[in-house]
Amino acid sequence: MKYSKVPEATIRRLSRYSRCLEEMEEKEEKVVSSAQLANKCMVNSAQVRKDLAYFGEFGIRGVGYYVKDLLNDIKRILGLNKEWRMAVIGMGNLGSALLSYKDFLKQNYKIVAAFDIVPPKVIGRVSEKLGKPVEVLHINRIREVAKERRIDIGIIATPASEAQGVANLLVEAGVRGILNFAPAQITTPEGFVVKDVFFTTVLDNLAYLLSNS
Amino acid sequence: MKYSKVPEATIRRLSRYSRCLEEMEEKEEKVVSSAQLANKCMVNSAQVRKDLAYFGEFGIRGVGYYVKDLLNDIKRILGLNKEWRMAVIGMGNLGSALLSYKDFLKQNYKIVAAFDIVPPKVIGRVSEKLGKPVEVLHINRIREVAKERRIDIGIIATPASEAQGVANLLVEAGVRGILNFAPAQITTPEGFVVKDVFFTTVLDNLAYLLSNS
DNA sequence: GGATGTGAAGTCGTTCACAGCT
DNA sequence: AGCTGTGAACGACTTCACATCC
Repeated sequence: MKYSKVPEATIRRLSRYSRCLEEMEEKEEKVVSSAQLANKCMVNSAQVRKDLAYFGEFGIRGVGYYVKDLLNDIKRILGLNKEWRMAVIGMGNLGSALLSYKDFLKQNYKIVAAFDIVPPKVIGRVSEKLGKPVEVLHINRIREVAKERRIDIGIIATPASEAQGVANLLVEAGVRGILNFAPAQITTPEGFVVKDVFFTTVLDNLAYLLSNS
Repeated sequence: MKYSKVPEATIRRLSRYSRCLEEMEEKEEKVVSSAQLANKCMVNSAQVRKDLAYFGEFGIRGVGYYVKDLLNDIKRILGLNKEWRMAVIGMGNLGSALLSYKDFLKQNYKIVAAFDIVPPKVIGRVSEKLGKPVEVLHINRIREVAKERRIDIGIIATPASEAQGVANLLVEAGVRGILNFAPAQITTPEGFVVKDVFFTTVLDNLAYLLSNS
């Protein structure tokens, strides 16, 4: 186990390795070398080994890695051995779509609450394949409900103008993780973590690359 | 004007600067220093100047940058002085939400077509605030329609299993830019550009950071 | 005076190359 | 014999610090 700080890029790659390993596990492949995994994930094989070396030794020299074990180890490293309970705030098109986003279920991500500023009412959205509809609650109940339902992560899907306000409510409610879809810079106190998903930033990147090639 | 290759991070930051400058322009602020802009965007002021230096000289020593001019220059650099015509493929919850995603309109991004594998039918979705509904077409018409409507960018919002197939169709249709929301590794020939938007990778990142703090 | 633009220094991440196990 | 784990070399990006110019 190493104690230098881990590059963010390493964490992103671990996430990718985990997806590849899941595919391999489905195909009942038992063992994989860093070169094979690297090839599948389009990275350098030394990179795979270095990424893993931040967290320990997982391979067998001369052999490679056991697919199943490595997958488990990576999931444990990422913290995916626990269920992550999430709330979506903002029931526009995007927020509603996220409620029924199926890929969340495959990992241990679960949406357990939904909020908006419209007066509380039930919208017949379903957050689990055959599960119960998630009732949309008024935003001023975040604090109460966050405790009650043990929410770990708040997903902000409001207009940009409301994002910081919602973030403040989440902070106040003790929700330490925020996934922000609103195109706005959000700030939080020390100890809270915000990750942004900005479609238009990625599009801008595409536009730049297409314009210069 | 410099000719070294520009870091991708620089492009991402230019996108952020542009958003900040837009806010400043709305507030009728005329001039901004690299320190002020850096502060607002949470980066180092030398970083701002270095990022801009890749593309030329835009400031006035002792003064700063004219907000309006700098915004225009950055938009030109990013290729946002043209309209980008996009198609969404996959009309699940996410694809449908993207059709009416309002932040696309503020920039020069416009969705001009929508595809799915269901038999062609009109779904009453609206892609512009007061605009015409976008008719959902059968996926096998991509090639024909891509030419007709001069599509620059294809947005993949299908299940992971279909992503590569759709990408192949887009490549065949000559659509050089792909924004991929499906959690799957996509490959394309030289000359095409793929950018991924993986929610769960970002969530994994959050999970890691929350687990280790 | 004051902020830009930029060489140089510093920091961080990636890749190489090989010693060390199995 | 083969593949991992890792120190060292390399390369890339960021920050510093100051000469330059308005």
